[in-house]
Amino acid sequence: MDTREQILAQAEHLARSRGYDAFSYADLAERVGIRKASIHHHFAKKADLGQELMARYRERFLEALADVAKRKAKAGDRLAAYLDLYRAALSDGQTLCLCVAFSAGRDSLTEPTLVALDRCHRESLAWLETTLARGGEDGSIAGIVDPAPEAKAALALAEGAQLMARAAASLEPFDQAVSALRQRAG
Amino acid sequence: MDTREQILAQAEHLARSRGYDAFSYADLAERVGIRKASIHHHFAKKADLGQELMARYRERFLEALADVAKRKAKAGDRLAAYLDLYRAALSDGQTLCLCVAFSAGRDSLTEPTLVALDRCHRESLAWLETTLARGGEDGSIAGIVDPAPEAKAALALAEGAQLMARAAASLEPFDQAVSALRQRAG
DNA sequence: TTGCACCTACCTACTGATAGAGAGACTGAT
DNA sequence: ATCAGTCTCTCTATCAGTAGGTAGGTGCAA
Repeated sequence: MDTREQILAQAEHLARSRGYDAFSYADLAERVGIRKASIHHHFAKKADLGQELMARYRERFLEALADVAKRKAKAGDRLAAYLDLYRAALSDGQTLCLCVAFSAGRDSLTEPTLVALDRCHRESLAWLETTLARGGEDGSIAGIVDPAPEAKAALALAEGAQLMARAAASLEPFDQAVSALRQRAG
Repeated sequence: MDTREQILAQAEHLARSRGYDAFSYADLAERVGIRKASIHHHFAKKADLGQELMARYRERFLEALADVAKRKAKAGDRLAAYLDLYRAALSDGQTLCLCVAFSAGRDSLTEPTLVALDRCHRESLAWLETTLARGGEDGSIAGIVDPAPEAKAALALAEGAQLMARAAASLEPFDQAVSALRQRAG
């Protein structure tokens, strides 16, 4: 992994565990094992780093969703896998997904970063809506009436469950919060 | 309102709009109209301020829940009022509830603050669980099977919906995300 | 020999925090 | 009534540390 990738990886970890405002180029430099000024060589401003962080997170997330759709045929299984993505992002209650971390600190972000965050949310919602609609049709997800608001509810549930788990520094609150939705997926 | 109250009020607004890490004693001093050192007279360390912020937020929140129970007899109406509390805390997408803001930045908080945050979560869950159980019994809330995990789901939904609304700086995502739960309350 | 990656050294602005003093209001003793 | 003592609140001035960011140079590979 080259330096740039190392910087991004460490920055993502710091942003997801501490928040965007609570990590510095000094923290980052120490973890990567280079000097502060060298971080600036790759990302002139912290805003540039934040923007790229969000952009590549979004890409990876979309790939993960596409992968779920490829691996799982039934909509119910896809929904369960979606929840597992958010569960895995928690790292046992130590990190949030970047969308959650960035949403909370949105005042510190620049416009392009906010746009990428918004796109990520919209795309996640679109995937969910399709999945829920299909699950309602084929019966693999129980109780789907109107997929659009239910997709929003499912995303809010996943993000909120992450937040509760992060507050408690434990996976348990997440599992309990999403259990009812999981059961609807069989 | 005396100075101490003004400090707390402004600090709460800053913490809920920007996050705990993203406001300084200088910001606070400017808004209250006194000097930085005067803030330190009332709250020696920022951690003391954070702790009191959480403690009084928790008290006010519990009072609001008690008030809902007093004003509304039906469990379904109580659940609707609960969601309205989270909706109002959003201030049109400009602020989060303090629990959400502090959960996201928990690494910067001291132990007493985290304890108060945890208590707030537990008490909110207990209230919800009682309400959902009653709503299941009297039929004023539809589809209640097991109140405990459903209370956790409802809290996660409310907090996650706030986060989505904050990310979009708009109330709309909140209303859409909680609409299904609202409908279950009649 | 140009360009990339990284360095040392440094800058300004700001962070939370402290020391010490002055103003005003309350206290009890005279 | 008045005075000294004390308490509270706020101030100025300052601290060491850190924030993000910049200037300019070194070494190396194409």
